Amino acid sequence: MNERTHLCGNLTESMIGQTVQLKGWVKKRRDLGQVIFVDLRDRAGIVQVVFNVEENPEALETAEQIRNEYVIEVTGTVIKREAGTINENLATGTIEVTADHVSILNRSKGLPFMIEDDSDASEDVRLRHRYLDLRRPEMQNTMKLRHQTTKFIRDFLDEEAFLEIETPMLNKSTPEGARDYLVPSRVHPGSFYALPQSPQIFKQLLMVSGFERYFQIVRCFRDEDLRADRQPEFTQVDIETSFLGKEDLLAMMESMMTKLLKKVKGVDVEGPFPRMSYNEAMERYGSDKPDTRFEMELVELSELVQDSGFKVFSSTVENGGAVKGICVKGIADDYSRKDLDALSSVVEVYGAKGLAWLKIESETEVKGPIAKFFDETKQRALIDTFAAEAGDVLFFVADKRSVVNDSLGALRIKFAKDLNLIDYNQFNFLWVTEFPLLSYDEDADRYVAEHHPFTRPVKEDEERLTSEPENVRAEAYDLVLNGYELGGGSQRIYERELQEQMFQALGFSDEEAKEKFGFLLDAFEYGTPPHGGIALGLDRLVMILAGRDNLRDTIAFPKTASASCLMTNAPGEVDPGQLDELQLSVNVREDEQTESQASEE
RNA sequence: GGUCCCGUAGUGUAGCGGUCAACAUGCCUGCCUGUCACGCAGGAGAUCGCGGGUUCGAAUCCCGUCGGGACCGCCA
Repeated sequence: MNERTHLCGNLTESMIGQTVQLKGWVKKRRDLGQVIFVDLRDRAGIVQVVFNVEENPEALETAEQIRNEYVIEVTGTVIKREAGTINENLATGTIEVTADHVSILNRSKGLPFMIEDDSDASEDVRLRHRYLDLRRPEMQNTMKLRHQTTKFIRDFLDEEAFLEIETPMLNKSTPEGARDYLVPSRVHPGSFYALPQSPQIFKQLLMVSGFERYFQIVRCFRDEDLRADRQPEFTQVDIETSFLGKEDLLAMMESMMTKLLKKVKGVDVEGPFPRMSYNEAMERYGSDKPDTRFEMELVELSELVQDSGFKVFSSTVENGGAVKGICVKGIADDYSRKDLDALSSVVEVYGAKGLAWLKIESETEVKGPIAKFFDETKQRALIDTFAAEAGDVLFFVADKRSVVNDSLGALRIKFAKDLNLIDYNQFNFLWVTEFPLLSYDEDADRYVAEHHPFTRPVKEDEERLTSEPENVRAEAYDLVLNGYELGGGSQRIYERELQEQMFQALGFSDEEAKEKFGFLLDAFEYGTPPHGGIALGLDRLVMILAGRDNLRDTIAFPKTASASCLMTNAPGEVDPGQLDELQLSVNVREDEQTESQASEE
């Protein structure tokens, strides 16, 4: 018998008495001399294999050579464990397999870290040996969750009559948006392809082609600096539809997410998802992707404090800035004056000049360094405005409105984490709408698209496209989940004239627009249907579903914060012959040269 | 581009100016018939990321550099 008959993790009491053959990795060997226990692991789980001198001395002899992560093949009998030897921590803990025969299929060197869920190896060690890291059940489960998620999405969209259509990875670089990853062309020396930041234009052209419902689970590339939730290459669930209004599209996405949550997490999420305008999100939560799993909203105080005796506040309001605050419940006794002052570093990151605070003493009285600037009426007004109670602490930032919102939004999240206010079993979806279409870019000295240049302006704002571009709202929507931007989409421009106006608003000359997007403008002249879509970040979705706070854990082979791969050492220098073939020469700036590069010359 | 944190046996940490760099775990050897974080005894294993400086003396202090991480800018 040479075929594997069962998976370790699938063995149950109903198989007691059966002869089975297992193949897998040795998680752990416990050698007691005349009896050896081996925890055998395969993709389904772990079962204990027993080698006993009385049962089979030959197998015991082989088992003595076994070490961690050896790959072995065991033939044996499933038996019930005796009372007192049951392991409740193991799914198969009521049974075990007595080995009749064992062979070592392959050996393993000593490992850089233990293959177990509570591995204490640092992340760079794990990434260096990612193939081992991925052996850990935790990682296997995450990959499984990722598979289940993509499978569910494919099935759902298939049922809704979507077609998955692939689009090119080798594209033309277009202006706007993130920096492109470039690929040099050998056939066209000096010319470059760009890897897609998203299949945006292609999916719109597929609408022109009449597919009506397209999706793709597709890799996208952006050459920008990374974050815990940002990788240089990431996967989007890219969706585009024709003739489907915004409301129908959002409802369809809600249905997809609700059913997904039920399917992979067994969680019931109520629909329809709440909606919030971009402005409201910024004002109430200080973020365009608010985490609504906890309260602690920002409170507008500009009016209340403008005639207070506190110059910092009143002059900020006079100069067109804003004063807002948050109320943190019940921390007055746990935070010393020093602790509270130290929190200013949290807001300073966002450009705030300081963080003021007041402790609530009673229903009518506040205490703190700036309390003296507020008379009794003002103190009471402050307490009322926040609905504060004794023991709470109020925090204030006075600055430019965007700085106030950003910094208090960050402080809000810090407190939620520090004070454990977040219910991690909750999945709070939220649509953020009415984004500005354009924003002014000081560096470029022109308007840039907030979403992308193909986003439709809100109908009633269209006329303002030339007169007051910054006040045009976009027909765009972001799907937010637990404080992460899961994805975003919009209704698109499908008329040549409007698209041309948009390019003008972005400061493109007619020639530029034709040169860069002529094919799209041309396509719009051949009966382009009204269309719109959305793109969801699959990695982030899986990250949230898996309860992680870092995208790397949801990607089999991720990159580090500096966009390199610690396992393959990508990116790397290439053979001079390759460069020569591409007719390229490298010209690394002196100050950018690493020591190794310098010493090789 | 900027700010901050980290870098010491395979792994995770301690040591923060003065013998032979410590502890846990893993590894190796031996013993052990019911372990499951097995136990017991013994052993091997570290140019303290790299370079320079300060000092009688540096893992420790300073500067630089490389690598990892978090955040701001950037990026939807």
